Amino acid sequence: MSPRADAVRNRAKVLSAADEVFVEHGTDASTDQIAKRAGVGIGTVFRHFPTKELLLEAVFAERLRRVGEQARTMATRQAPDEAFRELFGTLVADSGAKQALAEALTEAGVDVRESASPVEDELRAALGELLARAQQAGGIRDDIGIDEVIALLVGASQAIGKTLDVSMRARTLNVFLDGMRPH
Amino acid sequence: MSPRADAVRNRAKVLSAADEVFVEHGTDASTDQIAKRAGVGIGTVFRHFPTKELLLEAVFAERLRRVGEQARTMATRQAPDEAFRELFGTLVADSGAKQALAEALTEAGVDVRESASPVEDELRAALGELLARAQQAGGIRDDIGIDEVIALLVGASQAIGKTLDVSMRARTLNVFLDGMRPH
DNA sequence: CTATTATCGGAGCCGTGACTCCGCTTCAAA
DNA sequence: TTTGAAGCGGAGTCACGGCTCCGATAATAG
Repeated sequence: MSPRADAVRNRAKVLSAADEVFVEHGTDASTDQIAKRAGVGIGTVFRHFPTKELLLEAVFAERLRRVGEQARTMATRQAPDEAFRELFGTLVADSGAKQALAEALTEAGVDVRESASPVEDELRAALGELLARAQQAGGIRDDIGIDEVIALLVGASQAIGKTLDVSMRARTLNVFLDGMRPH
Repeated sequence: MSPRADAVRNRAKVLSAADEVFVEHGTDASTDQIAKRAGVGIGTVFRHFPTKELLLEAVFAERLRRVGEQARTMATRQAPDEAFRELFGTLVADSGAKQALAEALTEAGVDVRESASPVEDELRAALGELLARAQQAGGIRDDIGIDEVIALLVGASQAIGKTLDVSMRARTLNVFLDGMRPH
């Protein structure tokens, strides 16, 4: 017996509402707000995600999934070096202002421990492949690995997140991109 | 009529206790904890810092003051380029694990608005001078300014903050230092 | 169409944490 | 030393947020 249709719909509504609210008000936003935004009762939120932490995890997982997907897509469409740099820039630009992805990525970076979730594994795999190819093509220095790249993504998002001036963003981003070049 | 001696002493105890507790448990730590750590009653904490936010600001200001001081000291003792790079590395290393300075610096960076506090002005001045000299000596690229440097400090602290492996830290830091080189 | 049962909504419980209040203590001016 | 008042401590107040509970609702099997 498959789950009821409305349950599936509500779960999705809650998930995307949570993402939005967390972006706008930080992860301290109340569950009430999320329920309101999703147009459901609090009870519903807690049935699908029994704990606020589980809800957070779900939101993060979804964000990471999208990044992994984006990495895969870009890899197929551009030269390795290009792809890597553009992905880096895009991620930072997108999540910079929002500062939302940074938190999710931090989790992924920290989870070098035992049990990384499947989504994290997939993300690391996709990013790792992109990185390896860029390195083979000579576009990225050899002494950094995925862990360093994730750390740098977090750092760049944080560095650029609060700045409004576009040209300043570009200059700061360039420091990262140049720093990752060989030699 | 100067303030009572015990009042001055307690204020200092609270301030340093708050710094410690915020480092250990994040800025969400309860005021109770801080009072306990300082060995005073809650009432005392609130007399000296009527609001939690004011206490936070005071802690941040103190941190920034120390960084400014450090910048001044290093400037007098080393070649411009050396001084700048070493300061950058030191700040990141110190506050990296703690992730504490990053928050304070974020404030300083964000406060490009109207009223920056005197401490922030002083910090920006000290850092700015160091940067300008390093640039004149040809050690740092010319297209970045103090704002970029502060953003990069925040980013680097964040990037390195959670990593335990020392050599990984070094590799990540190198990306920042190389990225700031001319050309 | 109806019975069954998963799902929904949201009032309310409970713990936590910022902040207040006031009787007691301690400093320092005279 | 005395004494006025500045400072102290911490029990208590209030608001807020996570989470529970259960009567109402509505989706599906038959």
